[in-house]
Amino acid sequence: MAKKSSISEENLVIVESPAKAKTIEKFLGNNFLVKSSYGHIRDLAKKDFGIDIANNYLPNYVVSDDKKEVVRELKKLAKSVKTVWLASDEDREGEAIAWHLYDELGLTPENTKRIVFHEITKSAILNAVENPRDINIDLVNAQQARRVLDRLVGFELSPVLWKKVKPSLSAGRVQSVTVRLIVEREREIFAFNPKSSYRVTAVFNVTNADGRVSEMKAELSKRFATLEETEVFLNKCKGAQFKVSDITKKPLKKTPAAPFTTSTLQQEASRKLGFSVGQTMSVAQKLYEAGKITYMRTDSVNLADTALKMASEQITGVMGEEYLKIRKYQTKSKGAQEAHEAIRPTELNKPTVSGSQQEQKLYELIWKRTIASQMSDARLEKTTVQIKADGVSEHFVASGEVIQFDGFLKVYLQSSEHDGETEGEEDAGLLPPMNVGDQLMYEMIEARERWSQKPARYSEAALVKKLEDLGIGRPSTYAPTISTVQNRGYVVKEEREGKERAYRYLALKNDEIFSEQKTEITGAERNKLFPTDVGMVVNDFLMRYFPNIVSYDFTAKVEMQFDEISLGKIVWNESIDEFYKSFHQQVEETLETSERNTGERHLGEDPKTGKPVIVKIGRYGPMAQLGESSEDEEVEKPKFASLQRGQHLETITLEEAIRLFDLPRDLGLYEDKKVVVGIGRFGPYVRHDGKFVSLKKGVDDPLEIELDRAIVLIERKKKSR
DNA sequence: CAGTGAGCGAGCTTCCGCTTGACTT
Repeated sequence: MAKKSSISEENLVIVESPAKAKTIEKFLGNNFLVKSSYGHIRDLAKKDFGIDIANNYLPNYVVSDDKKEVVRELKKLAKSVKTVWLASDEDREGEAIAWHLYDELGLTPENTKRIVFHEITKSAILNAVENPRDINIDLVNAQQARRVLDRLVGFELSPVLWKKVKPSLSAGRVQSVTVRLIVEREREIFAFNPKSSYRVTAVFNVTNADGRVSEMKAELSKRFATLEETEVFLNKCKGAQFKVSDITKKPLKKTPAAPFTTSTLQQEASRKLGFSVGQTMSVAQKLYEAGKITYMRTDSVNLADTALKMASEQITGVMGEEYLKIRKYQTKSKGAQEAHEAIRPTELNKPTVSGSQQEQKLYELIWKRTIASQMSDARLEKTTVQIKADGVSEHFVASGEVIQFDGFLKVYLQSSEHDGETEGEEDAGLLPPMNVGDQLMYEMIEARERWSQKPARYSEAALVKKLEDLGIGRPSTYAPTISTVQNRGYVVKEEREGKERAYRYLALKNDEIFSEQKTEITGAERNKLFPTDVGMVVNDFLMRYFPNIVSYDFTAKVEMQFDEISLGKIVWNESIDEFYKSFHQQVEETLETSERNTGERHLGEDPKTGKPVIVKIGRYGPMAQLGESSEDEEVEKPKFASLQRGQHLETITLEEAIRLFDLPRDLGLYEDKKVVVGIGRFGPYVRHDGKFVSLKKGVDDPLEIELDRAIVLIERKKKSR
C-alpha cells in the first residue's frame, strides 16, 4: 500500500534498515512516515587519513557516495515534518548514526527526538515513542574513538607493508589477527608429532533370560603404548572368564542451546547445511527482507515476550504442556552490544516456509532452534557396565543411554563441537539386560593402532567462533572479514587430499591372535582455511615489529578504553593521543630499521652448477631463484621459476626447488613436431604444434609426465573440438 | 590465454562497521 502524500505527515522516523522501516510503519499511525538511513551515512574522508591529527584528531566526515541520494531525500523530508525521531540501534554505532543524521540533516534539539528499542514489536515501538531521550554524546565519542583508531592503524600499517613486503597489501586491527590465527594453527599442525597407541575394543555375547543372545560392544579402559604390551594383554585374554563386575546407572540431563546469534547461526548452517558464512548471511538476508525472520546481524540471545508467548502456544498446542519450559538466556560473548533480538522466525507457528531450497532449509533450522530453546530438558539414563576377567587387571567398559523423556530433542538435535562432524552423538544405544556376576563370552577382541589427532584447521565458521570468543569483529563484519583475508591473498579456502598411513591391527578370535598391517587415509580436508606464503610473511613481519597490534587482546584492551569513554570517564581524543604517539613512533622506526621481508630462504647449492638456490616472494608471488644477480656482465643471469601449487616457502626442499628449473622440458617428437611441457600463467601445460593443453591439478605432474601420456592429452583435446 | 623477477618513479593500493542493491556471465 502506497502512503498518501509524504508531505502531510507530522513525524519522520529514521531507522537503519528499510525492511525494519516497513514493519514499524504498520505499528505507528498515519501521522508517522518511516524511512531508512541504510546504515552509516558518513565516513572519514579518504585523503589525509580523514583526520586532522595536529588538531586533536578532528575527524573530517564526508557523506559516502552511495548515501548522497538518501541524505538528500531525508533532508527534504526532515524540513517538512514537525518532529524527526532518530531510531537507529541502541549501540555505539547506532548512536553515532543518530548523531551524524542530526548533524548532516541540520536538525535542532526542538524538532528532534532520539528513541530506541531492542525488538520490532508493536509494544516495544509504542513504548519507545513514549520515552524519547537525547543523543548520548559520550557513546558517540566512543564510536568516534573506535573509528579513528581503526583508520590510524589501518592507514599507517598498510603502507609499511607496501614498502617492506609487497604493494597493495593491508593490515588492520581485525584482519591481521584473523590471519595470525590461521598462520599459527598451520604451524602447530606442521610441528605436530602424532603419537600412536592401541585402542582395544571387544564384542561380548550376552545371553538374555529367554535364551536369546545379543552382542554388546565394550572398550578397554586403558590404551597401550606399544604393540608388545597389546600382545601381552591379548594373550592374557585367551580363555579368560569375563564377568560383569559392576553396573551403575546415572541420570543424565540435556539442555537446549540458546537461540541463534549471527555467529552460532553461521556455525550450525556450516555444520548441518554445509553453507559458507557468506552464503548463510545472504540467504538470511532474503528471509529477513521477506519478513520471515528477525534481523540476522545480532549478538543477542534474547527473545521478545511476544515470541515467548508464540513459542509457548506452539509447544503446548502441538506437543503438550510437559514439553514447555520458558527460558531466558544470557549472552556470554565479550563485547556484545545486544541492540537486537536473537535470530528467530517472526511467526513461530510456521515450521516451514516457501522460497528457495536454501531459504527453506535455513528457515527450518532457525525455527527448530528457537522452539527447542523454550522446551524442557531431555532426561536420559546412562548405564555403565564394567567387565573383568580373573587374572587380568585391565577392565572393559560398555555404556548405553536410554532416553526417558525426549524434551527438546524432539525437534532439535544439537551437532557436536567437532568441526565437520554431523549431528548425533556416539553410538550409545540401549544395553541388553544384565546382572552383576553374569558370565560373558567374548566374540572377538580387537586392537587397533590409533594416532593422536593434529589440531584442526579452521573452517570459516570455526574461525568466526574463535573471533567471537576473542571479542574481535562484529556480527556485521564476520563474513566480510573472511572475504578480505582471502581477497588479499593471505588465506585460501581449499580441499587437500589425505595421505595413506599404515597401522597395526590385532584381533583375538577363538583364542587365536591374528595380526595385520592395514592402511587408512588421513589428513584429508574440505573447505578449510590455509595461510598462503604472503600471509605467513606478512604475519611474521607484523609479529616482529607490531606485536602489540596483532596481540590477541589488543581489541579487548581498546574496548575497555571505549567503555570508559562511553561512560564519560575519559576524553576520547586524549585516549587516542596516548595510543597514537607511541604507535606512530613504532611505524617510523620500523620504516627506518626493518629489512625488506620477502620470506627469503637459502636452500643450499645446486650440485650441478654450484650456484645458490633461494626461494622468496617476488613481484608475482612465491618463486625460486638459481644463481645470484650481479653487476658483472660476465656472470650469467639468475634463473627464476614460480613455486607450484602446494609448494611453500617454509617447507620446500632443495631437491624440489632444483627440479622446478627442469621446466620447460622437451618430451620428444610427435608427428615430427616438438612436445614441450612447462608452467605458464594459467598453470602447467603441454605444447605441441603451437597448441596448448592444460594439465589438470592432481592428475598430471609437469615434472613427471612422459611423452606417451602427453600424446594422449593432445589427441583428446583434438577430438573434443 | 601460455611469463614474469634489476632499479627508478609516477600514481595507486589500505582500515572497521552500519546498511542494501547494482552490475553482469
